[in-house]
Amino acid sequence: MQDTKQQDKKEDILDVAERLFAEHGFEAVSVREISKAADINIAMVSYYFGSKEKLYEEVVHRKLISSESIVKFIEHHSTYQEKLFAIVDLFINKFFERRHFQNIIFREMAMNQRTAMTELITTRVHQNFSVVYDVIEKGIKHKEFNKVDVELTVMTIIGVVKTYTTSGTIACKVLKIDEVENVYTDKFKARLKKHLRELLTNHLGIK
Amino acid sequence: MQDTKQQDKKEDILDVAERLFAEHGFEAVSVREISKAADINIAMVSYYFGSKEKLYEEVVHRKLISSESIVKFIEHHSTYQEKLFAIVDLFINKFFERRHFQNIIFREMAMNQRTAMTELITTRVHQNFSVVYDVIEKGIKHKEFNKVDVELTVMTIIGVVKTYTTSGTIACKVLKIDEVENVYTDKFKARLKKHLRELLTNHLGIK
DNA sequence: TTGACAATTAAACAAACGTTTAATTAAATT
DNA sequence: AATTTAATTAAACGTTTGTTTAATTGTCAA
Repeated sequence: MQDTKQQDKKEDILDVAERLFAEHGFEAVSVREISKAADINIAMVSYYFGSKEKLYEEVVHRKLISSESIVKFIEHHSTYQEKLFAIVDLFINKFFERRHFQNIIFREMAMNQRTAMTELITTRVHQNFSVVYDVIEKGIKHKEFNKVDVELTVMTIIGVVKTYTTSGTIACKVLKIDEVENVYTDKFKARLKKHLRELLTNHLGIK
Repeated sequence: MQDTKQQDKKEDILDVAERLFAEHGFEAVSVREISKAADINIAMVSYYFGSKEKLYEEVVHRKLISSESIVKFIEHHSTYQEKLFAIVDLFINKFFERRHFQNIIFREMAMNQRTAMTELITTRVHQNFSVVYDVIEKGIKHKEFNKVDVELTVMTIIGVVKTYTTSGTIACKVLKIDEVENVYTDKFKARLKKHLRELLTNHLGIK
């Protein structure tokens, strides 16, 4: 019982820290802010995680692990078109659901510094890229898709979803939505999925 | 003479600050770092700009102003397809040339806070969006383009270019390039342009 | 050459930072 | 119930932060 309670408290801190780091960046958020938002004493951050840096690492690691289910997710589908659409849907769902986290990931990748963490992140993101890459490439080989620039097509898919989810305020203005949080409702999720399906259908020449 | 020399020095500081802010974020960069990189005394930042905050504002403002040439740039072209392709080329050129700056802009938009500056930035970016939006919408009305989700198509264009230019390290891995700076050579600029032209040609049903 | 003003400097400033300490409370174990 | 261990706290730690000060150097007109 006490074990789960402590676990919950750690998770609370991680959730709060993730949101704050995503919204303002690592350096912009102070340990005092985190402890205040999580309603804990400031010393508890060091007590639980060792340091602010290690807290950040744990924020990144805990959700980076679970990104390997993509391959399993698509192996049930027979055609490459189905596989591709399944991945697109999965990506959109994940990005909508974990947009705070994705914000951290892409901000980290936008930095021009080679740390152990950026190395890990780029490797992991590249793995996700590769899954999509393989599907499109094989689809082309099996004459299911037209010949395209595969690398940039993958980047297009990620780019749209990423831009949509991480730039909420601009998405708001463009889509004429009044409230920022409404950008992430099912209605717009469906719209984004529809758009990407049509885009890929046209681009890859799917009948 | 002394006037231009001082102007040059101010520009130097702005250039250095822009690069550092883009690479690490506003809060992560100290005034001491900037002054060291620009080879000036630390007090000169306050002397020239008043404060770190105001320096940041000037970094943003000086390049945000010149984003209104898009409309003029495309009015010479007759067809909407030509207009659209011209914009795409312009966007790619601008993003490649000022990728540090664009990094700042999109990082600012990823934040969940309504300041005077984010307001200004989103307004300006939205204006750029609107230009592209109008071209596509009118192209559809004149039966030059197929019917598409215009807002998300615009977001797609920006999204690809943005993802490519602001995530240099991942672009590197995906495109199998060894050196990060090679991502921004003319060769890959041409490749990106070609990809976007084909993508839009297919999506908008251009013959 | 002198005087006035701008540019530049090193040093000091208070405030905020991440982290640690030592004391206290709560929980678990014996 | 007594004792050991874990959780939590307020206060203090030494650094680093952005900014200011007061002194010095450089520049140009009179």
